[in-house]
Amino acid sequence: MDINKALAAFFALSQQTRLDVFRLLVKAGADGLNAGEIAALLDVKQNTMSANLTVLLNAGMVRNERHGRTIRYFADFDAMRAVLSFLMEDCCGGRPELCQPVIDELACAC
Amino acid sequence: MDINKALAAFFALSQQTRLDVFRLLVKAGADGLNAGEIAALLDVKQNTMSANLTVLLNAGMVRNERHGRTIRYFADFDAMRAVLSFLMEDCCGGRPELCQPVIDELACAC
DNA sequence: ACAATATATCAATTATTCATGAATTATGGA
DNA sequence: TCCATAATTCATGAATAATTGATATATTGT
Repeated sequence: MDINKALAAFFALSQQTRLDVFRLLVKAGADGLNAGEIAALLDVKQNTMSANLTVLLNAGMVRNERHGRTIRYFADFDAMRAVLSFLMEDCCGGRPELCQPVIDELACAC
Repeated sequence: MDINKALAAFFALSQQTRLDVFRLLVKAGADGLNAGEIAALLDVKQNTMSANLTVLLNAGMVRNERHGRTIRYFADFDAMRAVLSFLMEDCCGGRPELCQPVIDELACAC
């Protein structure tokens, strides 16, 4: 992941609606959600939501698939991992002794 | 970490100069860097850098310490871990089977 | 107390982002 | 083909963010 991709990812996640959308899609997992459903669930106007979905899409944080006349959106888990790795990578550049605790304490809340 | 703290973190990291600063401080590790050094290294005007450092500071991504007339900045590794955990937490909310691969592949590049 | 250095704050300008109404494109069904 | 539905694109105005010169504050050394 280059720095511009990382910037786009952070930018996409730095706005309330878009972060809400991403979390919603993460929770929806492999099922995803239709654009219209997302707008309704978060009570955001349809075109506003479309613009925000486009930002997430361009940042690579979500994917989409057309099914008939609906378009289904999915969180991109690979992109999420890439963002986490990007910060990790920086972390490990100089000082492994600071890096390891971060990884160790990164518990999965499953 | 609540959503507002997460938004502030993502916002802070979503701008070129600030992401550069954060990476620089992560690499500098426990030694940190002085405000002036950071501005010089990244070739950014002193007051512009000061404003950007304040954004990172308010977001909790960096700490600072005054040493005489210089002010030394440090990456906050706890905050970094919190941001990573925040996304992990979402990940695990619904579907552990999607979450685990993300963690497994999150290799440390030490 | 004074001068020099390091950093932060202020005020103004410019640039970017956000939300929205209106128009457009794409698909499926009658 | 015509209509209805789902979603995107466009143009615009309002809000927010970024940069900068000028100024203020804090600290050290003389």
